Amino acid sequence: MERDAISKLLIEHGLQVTAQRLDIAEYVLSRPQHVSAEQILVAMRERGSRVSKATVYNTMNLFSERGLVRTVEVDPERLYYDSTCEPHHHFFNVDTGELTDIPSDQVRLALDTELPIGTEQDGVEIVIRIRSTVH
Amino acid sequence: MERDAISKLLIEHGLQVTAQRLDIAEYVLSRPQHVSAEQILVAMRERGSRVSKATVYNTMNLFSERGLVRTVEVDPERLYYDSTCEPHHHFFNVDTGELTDIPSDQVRLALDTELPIGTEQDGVEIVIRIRSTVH
DNA sequence: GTAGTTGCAAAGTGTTTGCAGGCAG
DNA sequence: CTGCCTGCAAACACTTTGCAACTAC
Repeated sequence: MERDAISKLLIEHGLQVTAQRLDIAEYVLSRPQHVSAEQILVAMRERGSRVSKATVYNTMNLFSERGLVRTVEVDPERLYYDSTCEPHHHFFNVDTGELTDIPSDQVRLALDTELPIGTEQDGVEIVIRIRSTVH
Repeated sequence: MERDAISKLLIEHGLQVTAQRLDIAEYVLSRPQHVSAEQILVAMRERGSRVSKATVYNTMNLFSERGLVRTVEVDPERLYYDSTCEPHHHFFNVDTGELTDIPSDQVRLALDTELPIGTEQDGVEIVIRIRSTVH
């Protein structure tokens, strides 16, 4: 995705365009992936963008509030940001910490029970824990 | 559950019996529930057991390693310990942080894809996010 | 010019660890 | 008596926040 397209995307989501946001968005949204704040920070340094840790967190919080990314909570150590916003699910490799997408059309889920009284559904998250087979 | 039964349970799981472990187990395993370390600590104080925070964490880590409880990761703020070990799923109320069990026989899940190569399944966790309907 | 953004360091949480003293077997 | 357990405080890792300088518009 080119920088112009990203600028447009940011504006469409009600965000002001800044160098840091462009850099972070360009990296995070470049492909379907799951990244932690630390990974973003390292990537920014590698490409020579000077971005602080606080800005990474603030920016990613904004991005997820505005629906540019999702957050995934599987690893108690850290929060992952998922560049795919469409509903989908995950394989989580407990050995490597690696997350893999499962498109939602490859999953069929039937629930034989009602939601708790006074609540409405907000989303479904299926995590299939896997581990690497030993050789 | 009586203290004797709990002692037996601890021993069966290869754990030494101590006053703290009995107290914590008695509280946590008393009914199906989802508790945080902080909640356990508060409960211990209320019942007059003197248990330190470190012991709560160490004990719950042991309990989950030995299969007496499970851990649930939905809330990025804290880890929940689930006294139900049988496979099951959860409603998670994003407004209140409340977790509710969904027995696994009330859920049917079909997956139209293979596990990633070189991996084997380790467990499935379905979290249905709900929020309280506004009145 | 004004409001919103950034960087830094400090503060905040939840959790883990090191170590001296204490308890179980 | 020996090894495991406990409590305390310090250490840790991730994330948030306060504030002054800066940038977008």
